[in-house]
Amino acid sequence: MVGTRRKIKRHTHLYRSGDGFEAIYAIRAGFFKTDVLLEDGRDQVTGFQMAGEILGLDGISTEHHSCNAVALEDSEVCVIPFAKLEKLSREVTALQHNFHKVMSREIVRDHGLMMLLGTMRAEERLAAFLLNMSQRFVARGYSQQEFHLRMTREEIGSYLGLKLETVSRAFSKFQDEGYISVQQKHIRIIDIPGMRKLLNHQSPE
Amino acid sequence: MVGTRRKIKRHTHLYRSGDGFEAIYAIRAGFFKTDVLLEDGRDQVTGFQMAGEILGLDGISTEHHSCNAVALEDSEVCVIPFAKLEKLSREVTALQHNFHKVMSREIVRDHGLMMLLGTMRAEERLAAFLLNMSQRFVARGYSQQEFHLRMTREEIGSYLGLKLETVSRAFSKFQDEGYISVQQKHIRIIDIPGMRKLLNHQSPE
DNA sequence: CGGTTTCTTGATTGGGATCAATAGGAGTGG
DNA sequence: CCACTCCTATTGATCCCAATCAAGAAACCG
Repeated sequence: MVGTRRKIKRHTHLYRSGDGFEAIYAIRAGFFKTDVLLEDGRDQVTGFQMAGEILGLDGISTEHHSCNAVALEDSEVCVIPFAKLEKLSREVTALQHNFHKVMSREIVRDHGLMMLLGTMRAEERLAAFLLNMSQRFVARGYSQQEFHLRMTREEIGSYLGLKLETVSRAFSKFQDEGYISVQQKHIRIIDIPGMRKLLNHQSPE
Repeated sequence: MVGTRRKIKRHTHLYRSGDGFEAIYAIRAGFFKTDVLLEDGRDQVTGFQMAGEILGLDGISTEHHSCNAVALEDSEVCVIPFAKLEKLSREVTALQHNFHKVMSREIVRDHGLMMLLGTMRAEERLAAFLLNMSQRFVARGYSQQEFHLRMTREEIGSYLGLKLETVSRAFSKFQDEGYISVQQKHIRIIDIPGMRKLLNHQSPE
């Protein structure tokens, strides 16, 4: 099920909003963000994707992509022509089922993010973000406590519905309180259980 | 492609978070909301669904539903066993393609909501919500300007990441400014182009 | 290096949350 | 049909968290 490979340099687009849709992409190596743009110039990062994850599912519905996918570091993807995927998944039940799960997982993930954006305060959002990154890194065989963020404070803020200053302050506060140690984009989570507690903290009502 | 029918009374669940997943549901008549619940009691409405729309896609990924679906009025759904859908869509290309589009549309919709939750202020959110409802009603042959909301202010607020008081105030303000007329859940949009402008209004930066 | 982007930190502001009180409907039972 | 209750909605007053404005510092990069 491997299509052709394609290398994407840092800060270049894999696809842009409006581009015709022909394929989805499996990330082989690297790191991406997806974002949507409003007419008035406001934009929002809708996700960060790393090796093993799928990009481009947004394009199926209208045959055109509805967001931009940008590499945050030099990356490589596997191009999976969608027509071919549909054909194969008619023949291979397991592939079909797996593809449906991938799409569904994306929907569930988005619901989680909506929850975050709709109900959490700034520090909870950052804690949830860091724990999520940690979890995804560990699933790829990297350290659970220590990792390098590929995105800027502004991109994190856009993703979490916060301004970059707020993100920066929350980082500093977590460091002061001994939850993490921050050095620019290098993060070390010192107290994972403590961070988890930040999330469940009973909010008013 | 019609499965069995099922009637759902107002304020009862079609499915609950954690329920095993076997089928998706096409709404034949009525109105639903879906919501997710956090351990600490906070919850968020993730969507409102009306006739012709699909419920249950969240369950595919883990074989368990990850949100609750509740009828906001007496409703009727068509139960589509998922195994049967997958089997049929292996045989009927058009069905397969259509199903993929439905899932993708859900992803794109969620991105739009993330945008709303992440970047818009209270009145923009409500304007976007009303225009979206209007658009969906008109697509079903109802009036574009006049409709009955099935959900409470609190449910609207939860969906939009606002408190019910804020929703109520925004309704009042829109009425004062002549954009809409509100009488409880009965809404009449007087100035649709004006409402649209509220969305594109240049925000700072 | 020099220039630019990114990050941090402080001071102030403002939008929506919270607290609170009242009013309006809808549903229920007498 | 009306009285009662409960749920829902409106409106006002105050508060607080994050946005905004502003100034440096640090890191990255050609």
